[in-house]
Amino acid sequence: MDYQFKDIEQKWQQFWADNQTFKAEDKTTKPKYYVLDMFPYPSGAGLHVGHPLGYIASDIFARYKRLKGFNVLHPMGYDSFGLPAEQYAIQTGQHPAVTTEDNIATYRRQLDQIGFSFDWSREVRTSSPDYYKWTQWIFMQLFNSWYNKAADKAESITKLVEHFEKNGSAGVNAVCDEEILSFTADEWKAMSSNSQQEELLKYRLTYLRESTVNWCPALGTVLANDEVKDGFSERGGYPVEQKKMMQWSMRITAYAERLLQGLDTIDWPEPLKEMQRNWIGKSIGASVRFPIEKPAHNIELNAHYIEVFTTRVDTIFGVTFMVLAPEHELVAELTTPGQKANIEAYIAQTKKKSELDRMADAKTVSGAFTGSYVLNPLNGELVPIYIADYVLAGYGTGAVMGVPSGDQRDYLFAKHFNLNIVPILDTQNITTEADPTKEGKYINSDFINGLTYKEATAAVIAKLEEIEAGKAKVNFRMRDAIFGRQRYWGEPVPVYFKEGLPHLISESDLPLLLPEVDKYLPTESGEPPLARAEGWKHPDGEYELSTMPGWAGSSFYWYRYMDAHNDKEFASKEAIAYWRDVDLYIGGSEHATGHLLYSRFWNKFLKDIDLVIEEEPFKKLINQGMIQGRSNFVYRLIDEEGRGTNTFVSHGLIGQYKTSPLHVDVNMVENEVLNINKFKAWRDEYSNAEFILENGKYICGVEIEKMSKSKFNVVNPDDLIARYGADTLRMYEMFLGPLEQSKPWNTNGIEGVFKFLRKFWRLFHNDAWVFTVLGAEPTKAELKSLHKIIRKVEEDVERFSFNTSVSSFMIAINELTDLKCNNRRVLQDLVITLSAYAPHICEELWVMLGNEAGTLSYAAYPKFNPAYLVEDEFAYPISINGKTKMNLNISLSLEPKEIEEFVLANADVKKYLDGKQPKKVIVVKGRIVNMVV
RNA sequence: GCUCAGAUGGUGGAACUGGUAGACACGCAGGACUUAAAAUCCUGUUCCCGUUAAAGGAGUGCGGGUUCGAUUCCCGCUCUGAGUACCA
Repeated sequence: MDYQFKDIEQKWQQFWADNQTFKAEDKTTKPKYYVLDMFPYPSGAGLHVGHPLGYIASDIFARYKRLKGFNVLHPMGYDSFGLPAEQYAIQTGQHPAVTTEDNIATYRRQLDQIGFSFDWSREVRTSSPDYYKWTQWIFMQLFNSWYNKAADKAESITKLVEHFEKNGSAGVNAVCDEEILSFTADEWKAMSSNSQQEELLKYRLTYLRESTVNWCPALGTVLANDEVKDGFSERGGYPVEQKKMMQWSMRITAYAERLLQGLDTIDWPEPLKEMQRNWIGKSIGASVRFPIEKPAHNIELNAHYIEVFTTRVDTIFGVTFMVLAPEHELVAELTTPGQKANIEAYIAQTKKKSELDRMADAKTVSGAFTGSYVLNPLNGELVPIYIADYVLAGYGTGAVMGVPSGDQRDYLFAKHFNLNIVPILDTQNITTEADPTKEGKYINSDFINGLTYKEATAAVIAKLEEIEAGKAKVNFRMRDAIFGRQRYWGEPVPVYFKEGLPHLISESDLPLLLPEVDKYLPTESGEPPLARAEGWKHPDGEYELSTMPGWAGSSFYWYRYMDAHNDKEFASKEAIAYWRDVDLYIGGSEHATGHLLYSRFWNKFLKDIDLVIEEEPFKKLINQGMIQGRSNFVYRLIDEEGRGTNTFVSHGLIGQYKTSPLHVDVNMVENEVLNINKFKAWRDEYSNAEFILENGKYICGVEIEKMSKSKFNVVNPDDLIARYGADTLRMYEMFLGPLEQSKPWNTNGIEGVFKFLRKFWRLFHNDAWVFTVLGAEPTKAELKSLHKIIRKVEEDVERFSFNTSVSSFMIAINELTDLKCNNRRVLQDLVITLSAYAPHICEELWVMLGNEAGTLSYAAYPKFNPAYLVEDEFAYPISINGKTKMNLNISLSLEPKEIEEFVLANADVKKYLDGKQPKKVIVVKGRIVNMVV
């Protein structure tokens, strides 16, 4: 029979499901291999051809590893909490759980069609209570932990309490809030229980912190940064303001150094590691205290100094002003009566701007003088204090020292406010802009005059430490992560409040179920949707009303797959001891500073409290490239009055007419040729369209854009599978190019892959489509083709070069077709080799070859034998001055000297040399002969 | 601005450690089979000059360098894509 991909694929997909072919074993002597895909958010739009790219690659890898004798864990699930389902619920009233369920069903159907070897018995959904029970449980562990810097790990909060009871706060070296109390053991014991809890909250790894959020009063809701455009809500266009709120936060900064160091131990793409490094943003510098000059308004101040962080402490003698963030806590105190109006106006103006606007508007200089001064701690000079919104409250200390000679931003600021600009290096040229150079010797700089950068930095820090005005300091850009959203469709936080203090619910009450609400909107008073839940109340207090952010559920899910149905633990000790970590993780780079960072953080925490074994969760990571859309256009002719007509001009001719481009559905275009009948049928208005053709065809224009419905460039895998089958789709997606490269989707070449699979099928059949395979001894040529591909696939898969394997398969099949190969031994090995890429057709042929159904997935990958590839001759390229002129067959047993003689004796070579003797002859054995004349 | 990745025929791409540039496939052109189409098969296809063929020349974004030899290594630039930013 001809290649009936539809029947074959359905049959085997059913077989795999019925027989649980890909169920991973938890107890086996085989070595383990864990291949993980980033689980998808099940969106309403379903899958387009870009989504499965990474899944196909990981599936090929997983299947390959099974053939190589590994016990492979290759699971799939859904990151099913998220905003779109909630948005949809707000609009339609449909419960997000229902929407999510529907979407998952669509995803599952689409995934099944592609023939993935997932172990579905381990499926997880982050929105299912038996899953988020463990998300909540891990939150509780974080709440019950603090970071001990001395041990450089997280420890139980009870250990901290023990320390307080014995020694008070002395000797505690923790990552914690800034305003912690100092107390003795007796003072601690004398504290009320509530005061103790209040103090402990400053140490916990998840804690409450006042954070600013984008608050939209009209919508009564908090918005994400990308939902705000120019200070107005994207939805509705209402004004948005910055509002302070108590929010749950995660003390990820405790792990900053370990997150940075860990990057050197994992096999991830360098650009991705670089992104995380930048995000963590370690900078080494110094903190310096500038004493406040007695203020002009003569009020007794609480603060006596302003602390700044700088990476260029060597420039301290160039300081001519100081700038505070408008939100800095000392601003009010420092403002003199004369400057009060100015400062308040400036603060009001800043408040209106979102953080994004403040960053975007980098060009204009703005600020206001407080009227107060600090003293330079090293030379006692008076330094005026300004506020300006280019200084961010959230970074460093929220205050910077202004060195206009060395920093361009400070330079502009100084020019604008007419402040001094003092050069500090003899090489500095500061006539038109700042010069941040570190070369040269210091000038105007007191005791560091004449020193170099390195010497000066060390000298200044030593002096500052001596006079207790500063010290060397490491600063991180990364901030603690906010862990709360004022939304409905997320994990409830397992916390209730009593007398204003948070308490964990009892572990036996987990999961804390997401309650039902009448509407998915905030309440009239601006409380989150959970406030609408009737009767949702803890016996001892009020539940937390915010839910966890999107990244909560995805920060440990790879452990849940190890033991997905365990209701005692998130995964058993044994399961974790066996599977340990993810060997290969495939997904998009868009998660670089979100999911991938938070996951590493939680993993390190779980290791600290001895729940997991590995410091890093994902040993190797591959980013698949984005599949872009490829839009097609028709060109509508514009008449003299500038109105659109119903005539369309082919792309090659648009230079001769006045036209306007129009997106056209890519599914009616093949190889840029428009299917005119489909176009006419597309919409009524085009039913009597006319066309100006070239060579009898209408050629469409092409542009690369994001894949989206509105651009009519979405290609659905279902359509392609219906037309060519899953095996063709799988191979074609790989054939498209290197996995890690972003590329536009283009269906044009898919025929070639389809033809290839048919040709492969034909190898096993005679002209009448009767299965015909002979058991004879394979020929040398057949074995050579076979072993070439065995080696090639092995090499390619190990380095994730799937596109080149597909080419090589084509070459192998072309060769074997030419050899009229129908040898059982050769073809059977070929089936195993190809099965990772095109599993359905291979399963079918495997059974036809007389093997037991379903055993192919666990067959042994053929052993490569180099003996079959040994050549005794090689067609040496003979080149003169690096240009190849001809090829000569020469025995590979000849040594370079003999080759040279043989080549020089050749009549054709003599002709090229034209009687001259080459100056030099380079012979590389098995590669090339080059003559220099 | 900074960081990273990339640029090869009409198209997607190959060339793994410096050694025959353009594998494989699409498209296109021509042909066979066919009443016709589909399917299949064959031939050609980097460009220029020339043309029955041959022979020549140029050629991997641009300019330079190292080398017997560079798509590959080095220096400078242009463009494209991604990430990121008043980070002190």
